[in-house]
Amino acid sequence: MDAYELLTRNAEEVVTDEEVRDLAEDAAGKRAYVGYEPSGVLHLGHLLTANKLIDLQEAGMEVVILLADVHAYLNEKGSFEDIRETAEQMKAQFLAYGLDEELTEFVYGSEFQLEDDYTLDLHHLERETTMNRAQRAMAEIQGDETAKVSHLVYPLMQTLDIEYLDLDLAVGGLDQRKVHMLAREKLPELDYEVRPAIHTPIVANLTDGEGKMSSSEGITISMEDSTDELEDKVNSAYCPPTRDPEPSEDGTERENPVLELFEYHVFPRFDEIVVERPEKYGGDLTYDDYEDLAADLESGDLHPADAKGTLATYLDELIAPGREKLYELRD
RNA sequence: CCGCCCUUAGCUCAGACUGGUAGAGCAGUCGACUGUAGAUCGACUUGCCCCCCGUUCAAAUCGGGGAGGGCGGACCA
Repeated sequence: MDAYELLTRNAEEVVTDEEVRDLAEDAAGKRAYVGYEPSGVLHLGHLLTANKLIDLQEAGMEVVILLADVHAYLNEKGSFEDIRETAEQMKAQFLAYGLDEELTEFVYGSEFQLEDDYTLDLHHLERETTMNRAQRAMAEIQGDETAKVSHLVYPLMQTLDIEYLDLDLAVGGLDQRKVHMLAREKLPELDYEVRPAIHTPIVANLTDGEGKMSSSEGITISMEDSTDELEDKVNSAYCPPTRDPEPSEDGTERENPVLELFEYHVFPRFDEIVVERPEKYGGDLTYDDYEDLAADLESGDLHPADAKGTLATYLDELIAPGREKLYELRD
């Protein structure tokens, strides 16, 4: 797989394709980042962007993971002590998941976001940005109630992070796109360079295939799930035998979350997927390509129940090292 | 600083005028049916009614005080 393909596979959006092609020309040593508000337990949403980071490392890029403690503080996620503790757990889980330690730099936001230059640039950016614009950038992340001033500062800091971390590429879930667009628009106004962005998809809600899987509601698969819990969760997932489910009664678009998990989490990390199946249902199946599996589900050659059992097995394997690390840290 | 509105189940809210310790929808849980889930049936669960004080035999409900949230006005030095 060439660098461009590694950079863009499974990406929902690439901004812009030309810039990313240029980057892929000479990817080795270039720096990409994702920022996370520290959380004690990684869930599949984190791992989806982590998969992309692994792709980038495979292409020779350096990866910066921003442990966004100041952002977490702005978002009222606890004291700096608590935030740091969960951040350290998060870091350990990422490494256990398979990020290359040599090519991964973990940076706390507070290491540079409280410096004079940064602060002054932040104020500059505040002058250049309307409240309306900042609020819209934050809407996806914030979700809930009335905006506070902290919520407006939040995306502005993300914008500056891209400059101050000396990056060549920003990575994030599609929920970050408005922030990244704001950054692309505003960085030049401060005489800084524009960087391309790559956005990963957001996996649909496991229960009903609608909207997106969220850690705040519905079922979330995370690093702390036991094998049994994981099997139960996958088994309860919405999974019609098609890759393109009908919209729900109220007209909401639906996806097949089981297929999405195969596509975005399983196939990128395994060369070969074996569906273990009793003789009575036709015996084992082997796939090395997502499309083949999806086609078999569609045609009925692969029953959803067998797909789910297989999915649970592989997800468990992906999560196991991080889970062990997490349990170890908690003792 | 002033005024108005809101706070009841996980969520959206009804109940308050006419006191008798609570309801609906959605969500959730469990069965049945499907070799998964969903859909569909069937059953079930859930509450410091924001807090404190008072009136009363009895307060989610009435009175007073307070907290949190929302909206508006004024000031324009």
